[in-house]
Amino acid sequence: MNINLEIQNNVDLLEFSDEHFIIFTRLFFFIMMKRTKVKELFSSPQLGSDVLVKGWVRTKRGNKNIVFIALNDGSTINNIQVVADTSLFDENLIKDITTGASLAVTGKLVSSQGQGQNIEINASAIELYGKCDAVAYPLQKKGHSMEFLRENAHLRFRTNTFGAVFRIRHSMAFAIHKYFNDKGFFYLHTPIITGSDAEGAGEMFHVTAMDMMKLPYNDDGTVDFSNDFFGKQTNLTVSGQLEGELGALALGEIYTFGPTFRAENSNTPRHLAEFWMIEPEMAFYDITDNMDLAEDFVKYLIRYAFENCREDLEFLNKMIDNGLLERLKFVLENKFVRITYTEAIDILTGSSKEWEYPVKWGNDLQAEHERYLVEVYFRKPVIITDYPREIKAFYMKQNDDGKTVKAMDVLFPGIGEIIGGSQREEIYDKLLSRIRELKLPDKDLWWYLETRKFGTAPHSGFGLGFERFVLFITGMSNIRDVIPFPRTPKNAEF
RNA sequence: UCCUCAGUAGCUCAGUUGGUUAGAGCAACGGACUGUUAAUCCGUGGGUCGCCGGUUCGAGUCCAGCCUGGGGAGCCA
Repeated sequence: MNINLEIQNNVDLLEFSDEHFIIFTRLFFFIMMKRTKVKELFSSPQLGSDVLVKGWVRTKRGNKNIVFIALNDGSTINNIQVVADTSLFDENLIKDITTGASLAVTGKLVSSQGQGQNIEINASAIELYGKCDAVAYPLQKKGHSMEFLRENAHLRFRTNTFGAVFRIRHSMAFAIHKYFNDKGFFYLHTPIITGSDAEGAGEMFHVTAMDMMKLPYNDDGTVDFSNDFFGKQTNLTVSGQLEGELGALALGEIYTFGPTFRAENSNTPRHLAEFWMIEPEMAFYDITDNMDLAEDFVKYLIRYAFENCREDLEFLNKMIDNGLLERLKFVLENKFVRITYTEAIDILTGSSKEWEYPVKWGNDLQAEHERYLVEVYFRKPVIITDYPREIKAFYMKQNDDGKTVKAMDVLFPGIGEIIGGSQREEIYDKLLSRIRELKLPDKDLWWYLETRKFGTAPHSGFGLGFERFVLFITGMSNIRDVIPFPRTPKNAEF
């Protein structure tokens, strides 16, 4: 208030013209005002007050006398409409306000005269931060294909769809930490560079500091890693599970949430070479506790999205996938079906459907089988347990029947396997014999085996592919569109 | 990696049994319009037909190879 009076006095003293006063006032606003985020404008609008907003132009419409600018600052999917009386602004400034340009706008927040929005800003000052050449700028004020936007991944954040997707992605990451923290789990950082190649979860990327043009070789023709950075062959992790188990068998309940790398030549809308995975691991949990946790966890995340990402979800439901909200609600409200692998085989052999891959006890379930169970037979998420030991990993707890293991796969409509987990084999002799049976290098797994030697305990865990979950929660159909910069075979752009 | 479809203007696509100067909508640009909602109306410019060979008098169109992308499958999260 004092400042205002002083300024008024100065103006009187210097006999500023009206024009000077207007310029001065504009400068004053830019210097003194605090920026308001668009999200806040909509959530608690102070009608009649002067506000300062900053953002990027989505569209500009209008005529000689008045222009309407839809401004978005990323805080929400909603744009704030800026109304500018052209007589108040330089003609070149108005001309430079094009789709993609970055602006700071001050003006009065008022209720809108037009249809389509409740509030708008009557601009009194506009500062252009960054022009955007309309000819060169790839994004237009029209729909673009996902393929085109993927090639422009550096700019696609500026679209409604990708804004919504990445806001939701953030919320889900945050909710995951919140869920586990509230339950007393500890976030454990398992290594990204690993010296163990026994994880058996797929092809690995090698990590080396050696000069690839001058590799040292052993007499037998293999590469000599003894002088490499770690003194041995190292890779990027394909899973944090084994290390996670070590943490769980002391801290009780832990989870990992980190990047995971698979050098598989997988070219599908569900695979990435670099993705993020959540792997909880719990001491004293049996397979049933494990299933209960997985179901509760997923439902918590859906509920969190409904409560915190409503507008983005509604946008995606309208523009990307009309069945999204209904499907999320359906998964939230229905108990997941729990059947054993053997029961699943009985259902599949009992159906009259013709299978491309034969259904036979002992064979792994194919995509067509899983889809039938989830999308046709039960029409809800299905958890399948007790798979034949031959088709599952060495660390899974062996059942007394000698044929099956306490594995669990959670199958979702449209996505397929979203969670894979198991109760872990905690009996030293059984684990070791299985490792030897599969001819895995038990020498490299000495640390894993020691947890079974010293105070072993029943425990369980599972892995959730973060991007697969984001796929499910956003209704997007290609996994490359739910991670900012996808890494896939033949693509590491940006 | 396998099967399959596609690649033509900035974007989305059309382009006939191989034929003369390759089209449309949108976008952009110029103009009109006193409150627009992917504004509207009139006009203008814009092309290495993915790349490299081959067949042919003649190839966007046919053939071979390669590259890139979509969908499906496998592997998996």
